[in-house]
Amino acid sequence: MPDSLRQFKTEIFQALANPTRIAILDELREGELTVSDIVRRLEVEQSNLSQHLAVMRARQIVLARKSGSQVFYSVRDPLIFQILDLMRRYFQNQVSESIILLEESEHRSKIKGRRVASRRS
Amino acid sequence: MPDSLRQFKTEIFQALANPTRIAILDELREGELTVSDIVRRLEVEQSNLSQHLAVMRARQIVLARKSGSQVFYSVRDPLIFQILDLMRRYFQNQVSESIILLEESEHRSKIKGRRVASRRS
DNA sequence: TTAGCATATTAGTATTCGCTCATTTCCGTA
DNA sequence: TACGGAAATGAGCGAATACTAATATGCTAA
Repeated sequence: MPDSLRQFKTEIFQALANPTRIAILDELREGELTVSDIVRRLEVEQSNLSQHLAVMRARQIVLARKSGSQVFYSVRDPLIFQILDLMRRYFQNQVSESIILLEESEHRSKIKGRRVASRRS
Repeated sequence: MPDSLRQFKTEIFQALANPTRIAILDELREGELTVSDIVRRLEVEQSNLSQHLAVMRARQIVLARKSGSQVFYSVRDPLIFQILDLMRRYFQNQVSESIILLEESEHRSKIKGRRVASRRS
């Protein structure tokens, strides 16, 4: 595994490691939007949004198309959405595993409870 | 898309956004390893490695199993590797797209070169 | 019980990040 | 040309990160 690949992965993960940026990408799932569209939808400060977009532009995650005084943004490669979706699956796995662990420990404490009860009688 | 999911994604991406941590996960693809195994393979400072492992332990990306005076680490959910692999595909996409763009621009500059040449003649 | 590995934790520091506020640049139009 | 809206950029600041060096904890074996 070459070092350049790890460096690349690091930079993309880093660009994705922010809730606002993830929200931006989610908004762009259906297609391109202008900056002010996104401002309206996310209720975030314009300059803040612009900085987040700059981060993703720098990593080429997002493309900017200028039209008049507006700029339309879109994601360059929909594979990004697959990554986000995989992360959702990962989340679901963790949640269901946690539930299983929880149920198991509840089960054990019920058994323990019965043991204590019978000991008392 | 609930906020908690975005928060979760952010935290995992953040944990993955470091070349040493990606290297650690790559080492763990074949199965569990002790801390000193990883130190040897990655040639990284032991305390530094321990901190990286702590980061991934905190996010439950990695599990620690204690055996005597050693600690074996393993990845909790192999879905992590799928995410890493998707990122590799993403990298390859970008690279090949860049090559295409490069070839196109070379093509154009050859045409331009011919135009200039013909203009000069 | 002590010596010596294996691992974790802490302190200190330089760097990066994310935000707000202010300003700038660029474009369309009166 | 001047004005107003859209977007980008820059300064400043507190919080988080990554690293090194030093120290602590915990286990094993003499």
